[in-house]
Parts: sequence; structure tokens; C-alpha cells
Amino acid sequence: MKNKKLSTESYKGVRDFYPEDMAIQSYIFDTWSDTAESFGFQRYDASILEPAELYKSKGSENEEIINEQSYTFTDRGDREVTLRPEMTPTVARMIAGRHRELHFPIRWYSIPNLFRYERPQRGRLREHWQLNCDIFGTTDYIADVEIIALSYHTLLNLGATPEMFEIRINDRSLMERTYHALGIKKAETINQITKLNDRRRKISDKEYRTALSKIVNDEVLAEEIIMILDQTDEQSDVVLGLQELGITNVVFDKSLARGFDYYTGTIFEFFDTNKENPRALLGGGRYDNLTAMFGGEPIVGVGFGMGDVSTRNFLETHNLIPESIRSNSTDLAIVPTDQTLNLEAEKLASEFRKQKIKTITSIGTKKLGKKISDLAQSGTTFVIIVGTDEIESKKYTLKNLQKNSEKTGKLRQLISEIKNHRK
RNA sequence: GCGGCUAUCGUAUAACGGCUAUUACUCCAGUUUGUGGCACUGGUAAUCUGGGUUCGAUUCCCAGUAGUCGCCCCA
Repeated sequence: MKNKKLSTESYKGVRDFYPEDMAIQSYIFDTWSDTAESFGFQRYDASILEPAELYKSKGSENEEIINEQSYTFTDRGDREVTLRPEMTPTVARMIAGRHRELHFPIRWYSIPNLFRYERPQRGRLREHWQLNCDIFGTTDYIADVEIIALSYHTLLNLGATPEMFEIRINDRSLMERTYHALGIKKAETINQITKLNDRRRKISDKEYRTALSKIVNDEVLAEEIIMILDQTDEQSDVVLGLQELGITNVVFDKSLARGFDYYTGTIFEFFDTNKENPRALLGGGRYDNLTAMFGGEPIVGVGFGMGDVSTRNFLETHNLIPESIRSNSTDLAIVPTDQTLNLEAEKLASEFRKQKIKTITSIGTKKLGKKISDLAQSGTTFVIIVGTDEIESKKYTLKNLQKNSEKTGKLRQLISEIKNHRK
């Protein structure tokens, strides 16, 4: 055996969730699922392991992504396995598997952990969690409105106000018609323009114009495209629908691209309006045949995804993490005066636990004063000291560490005292 | 895959190339043997790894490793 010490660091690009981190994570997840369920969405999940073909069949463009940016390995049975990098193929597989028995439209959500093998940087890790919400089986634009409204309320329920973010909307089919009308017909060229538009806010105006002229091979045409892209007064049913619902921090942005190739209609992103952190908070859109690779009838849908890393980042920069989630939820601690009474403390604790009172025992070797000091610091509300006197008399003193008050009585009286306090 | 920046006790930090490597918080023990937060006293604990320059390196140079930020990519 080598004597080299193991590192206490977590694996590259993944996070440990110590209790204080887990409190934040749980708060985010709970808010996500409460909001999705308030819209009638049902939760689903699947394994993190998927056959590698699921991602390969999406098209040759994705090959690089699968080969170089995913965790893919061969199992002991010579199967190629991938740690899911996104949820959409999985949910498409599940929907396609049961499409004859599901009553459309259906609303599903999930909070999967997703993996990608790449160099970690700000806001991008190797494992992250993502809220995924989709409505399948309707082409009605109201579904698009509802999905965006759900995204919007998810942020509001996390404490955001509409001024903190901006909703940018575009439509892939509209853009396609626009380019066709300008005489740009080649899908490859349109794709290049879309990719360039995605980078428009990252590069200078001059760089953008030069690159665009190069793609369309025509400076006049490039200027014409830019003029059309910059028109923000597009009358969109989705935008108008959102306004009817009171959601007004919306702009129609023809430069909006989104990386995913499978979007076919409405696409949208929510941007943090904080100038120090101009990032996309979430994004989504409409797709018209996600289940094509499984055969059968096409299934349409609209959905969005929202990551835990960018969400937490957003909450931190806007100072939106509630103080209350950090507090210790333990109600009571039983503190034996001596180590030999530890088992007695455990027995007494079990009586309180039967009454759904969250009870810990303080069974360390520290001195009594130190134990109480530690409990007070950790935020425990009540303590009961048990020594031989208490065990014999079956009368205990309940001490409230927050109010510094005491009450002596039998088990039943103290249970109701604690329960009253919680109300 | 490419580039910038960084690396000292658990955390955060200090140290013209030269004493036993500083300070704060945390942790442990005590002042206080069955009753908390304060105060005081004491204690544990660190120069990422490997080379080089030098009488001497935490400090300068090179490589590696790790972290971080950006590029590429972004499902």
C-alpha cells in the first residue's frame, strides 16, 4: 500500500452539498416543483444511464458533442452507456414508448442531474441539475404562452421581480420565412446566420457586420438583414398573450438563436438584467417532432429548461436567498449529564419522536455547559437535561434556549408545551 | 483542445531572498466537577509537487499538478 493521502476535494467539476448548500438546493427544488405542480404538471424521472445510441441518432452534428463532451463508456456487457447530458431525448423516449396510451396534451416536469465532460468554468460544471417542463401534444400557441408563464412564475416564486430579468422571444419558422423572402434559401446559410446571431452580443458590431457579409456574400443584403433583425415591433401572438396575462417584461428579439437544432417554432430565453451578470437564466422553445427517431406519429411539444447553477447565481447576485432556510429545524435536544446515561437519553428521545417532535440526543464527551453552548449556537429550540434524579422522578425540566425560560413537568405536559410553541 | 491569472494552518490572510513563518475566525482544553452565547488563558495545525539559480528560496526561474476566468463548444 502506498501511503499517499486521499484528497478531500470532490471530483472535478462536481459539487459537494454540505448542509448549508443543501438547504439552498432544496429551497430551489421545492420552489421549482411547487410552481410546476401549481400549473398541473406531473413529475417524472429516469436513470442517469442511457444507451449511447439515444444521443447519437440525433444527427451527425451531435457526434462531436457525444464523443468529446459526454461521459460515455463501455459496460461489462459491451454496451455503450452515456451519462445523460440532457433530459429531452429521455423524455422523448418515454413519451414515444407510451404514446398510444397517453391522453394528450400532457404536462410533465422533472429535475434531473445532467452530465457533460468539459472544462468547468463559471456557471458551467460537469454535473448540474435542471428543471425541465414540457407540454406535449398540442400545437396551440397558448401552450407556448403557458410554458413561458410557468418559467416567469418560477422566477417570481423564487423572489424575483420582473425588473430583474427580460424575456426575449423569437420564432424559428418566422425567421426562416424572412430569410426565404430575402432570397436566402439554403438551409446551411440560414444555419450559419443563426449561429452568428447567437454570438451577436458577444462580438463587436463591426465584427458582426463583416461576418454576416461574408456568409451572404453581399454587403447590401447583409445591411438589409440587420435592419430586419433590429425591428422589435413584431406583432407576435405569444407576446400579446403574455401581455394579457400581465407579463410585460417581454421583447421580440429576432437575433435570438438558441443552440438546439430541434426547435422549430417559438424560442425564448430569460436574461438577467443585472449588468454585472448578463447571462441567460433559462431557455426553451417549440419543437415539432422530437420522437421521430422512434418512429410512429410525430409528437409536438413546447418546453423549457432552467439550471440550478445559474438559478443559484441569480439568487445570490440579487440577494434573494431567504435567511429562514438556513435555520436548524431541530426542536429538542436530550442532554445526559453523564455518558453512562446516553442510552436513557436515547429512550427518552424516542418518546418525543413518536410525537413527531424532531429530537436529537447530545451524546458527546463534552462537559454539560459546552454541550448546551453548542446546541444554542446550532439553533436548537429546547433542551432537556437528564440525570439520575430526572430518570427516577420521571419529571424533566424543559429549557427554551431562545427565550431562556424553563418549565418542569411530566413527559405529556412537556410534549404539549413543545407542540404549542410550534404553532 | 487553446490562452490569462492564482496556489501559505480547516477557512481567510501576513511575511525587502535571511530569527522558531504573522494575524483573525473555527476547532480542542482550561478558568467554571449538573446548565449556553461573553470574557480570559493555553493548545493543535500550513509554504501544492519536482527540478533550477543562490551561502541561503514562502519569495526568483522552469516543468508538472490543481483551482479559477476567458476562448472553442454548448445538448
